[in-house]
Amino acid sequence: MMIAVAVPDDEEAEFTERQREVLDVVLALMVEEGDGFSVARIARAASCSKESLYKWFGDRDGILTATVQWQASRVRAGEYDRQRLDAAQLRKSLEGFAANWLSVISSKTSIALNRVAVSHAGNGRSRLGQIVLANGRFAIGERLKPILEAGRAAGILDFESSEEAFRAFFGLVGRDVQIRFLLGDDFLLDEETIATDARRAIDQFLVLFGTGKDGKKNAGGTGDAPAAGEAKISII
Amino acid sequence: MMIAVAVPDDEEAEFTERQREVLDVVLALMVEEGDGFSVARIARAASCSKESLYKWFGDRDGILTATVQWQASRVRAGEYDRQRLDAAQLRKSLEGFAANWLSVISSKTSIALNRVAVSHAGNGRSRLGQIVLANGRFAIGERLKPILEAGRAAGILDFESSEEAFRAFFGLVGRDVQIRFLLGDDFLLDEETIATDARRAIDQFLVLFGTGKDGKKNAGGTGDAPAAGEAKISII
DNA sequence: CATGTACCGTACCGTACGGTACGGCGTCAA
DNA sequence: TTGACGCCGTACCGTACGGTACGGTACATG
Repeated sequence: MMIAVAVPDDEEAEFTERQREVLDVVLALMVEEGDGFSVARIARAASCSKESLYKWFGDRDGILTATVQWQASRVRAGEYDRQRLDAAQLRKSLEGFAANWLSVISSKTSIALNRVAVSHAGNGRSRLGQIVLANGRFAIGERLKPILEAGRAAGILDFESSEEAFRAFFGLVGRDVQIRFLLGDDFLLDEETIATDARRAIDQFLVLFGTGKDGKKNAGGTGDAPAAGEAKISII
Repeated sequence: MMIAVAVPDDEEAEFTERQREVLDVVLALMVEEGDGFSVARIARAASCSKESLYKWFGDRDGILTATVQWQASRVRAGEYDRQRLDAAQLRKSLEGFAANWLSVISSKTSIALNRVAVSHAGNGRSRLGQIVLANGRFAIGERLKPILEAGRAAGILDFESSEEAFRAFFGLVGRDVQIRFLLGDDFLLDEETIATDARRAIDQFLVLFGTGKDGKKNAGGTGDAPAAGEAKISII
């Protein structure tokens, strides 16, 4: 299957207002009950008829797929603004990116969507796995790489392949967080823990990929909390 | 739920020979078809009666739980032999550990079990998530930490918390591999890629946590392939 | 041989679910 | 006013599945 490059998965089915309302209800159901609800349950919760659901989305998998696409398309705003690069700014961007991503993957919404997508990836039904992959893992890769490359161009970072640098970033930031949440280990990961985890991850990342030519290398204690106004990366 | 410490999940239900045969068939079904097979399908595939299945395992969830436990108990052998510590030996152990774990999480069996466990963790049914967590993530943690601590005691490694050091190891080795496989991205990860990935991960790990007092720090090109005879870590 | 045990194969039951059909209601345009 | 349209609510249908029951067989034990 091997997802190639594409991020947006350009099939952008537009939904009507009513349909979006319904999809939000489905999303809430997925968060609360996983994948185990019936179409009748959706209709009841959303106060709509099963007939409408089938007319709009085809079948049950179509409902779930539309829900995931709707959620994925939701936060496609917030482009990263390419500011003038100095090491402190880069560090701040990376920390904001890391903290944001950590808060996303620990959110109930992301966990629920990933769970459904993973279970659907098992048996062949539906493309949910690919959709989540494209809008999660690969989307944030495509968003982070330009930042990394800008850092390299400015002489602050050093790496051969931005893909490999990104994967190291992914590992250092995410560690065991996502798999633990997916498997139901609901350990505490509050705002503060996320901030310190993000800082530690970026410290480590800069040790591995920083040139040390600009900015306090491996200092780590001074900066304030990761920028709150950073671009939302991905909701999945 | 926050799994505390325990690894073996000591409820070790012993299974008869016939039951183990059946559980292997269930495992094969899970690998091939995910979670979407009926109990009748198991009975047909295993040439046993549904009545026996229900007598042995209670209900369908009991069958799946027994399957996961059986697989988990399978490779609990292979203890790490505490050899005399020098840096080259430690590096070799870590590389072997990493390569072994990568080959496990990219195996069809592990992917299938984790998928089922993740989907069951969504709705509350069954303890599959916790079982997989205990025998996967936490089991390898408990196996690796003594090695890391031995390395620290020998002055080769430096870290405050072995838990944190292990989580960094986990991230550097696993990166995006597990989530990509779980979501159905069947990219190539052959023996050779695993070996080089393991070496790169350990190089990075040693940059972050090595003291550099012993052994070629950050050299990376010389060692041969990771020891093949290393202990099997975990099958999940 | 008689009895018990463990199991297989199959038939059976109740239910829950995916998907369809239909009647009714509000809205809007001619 | 009339008709078309979109939608809700509900009733309906077929099926597939979880779980149980039962008859039949092999085997072991006395």
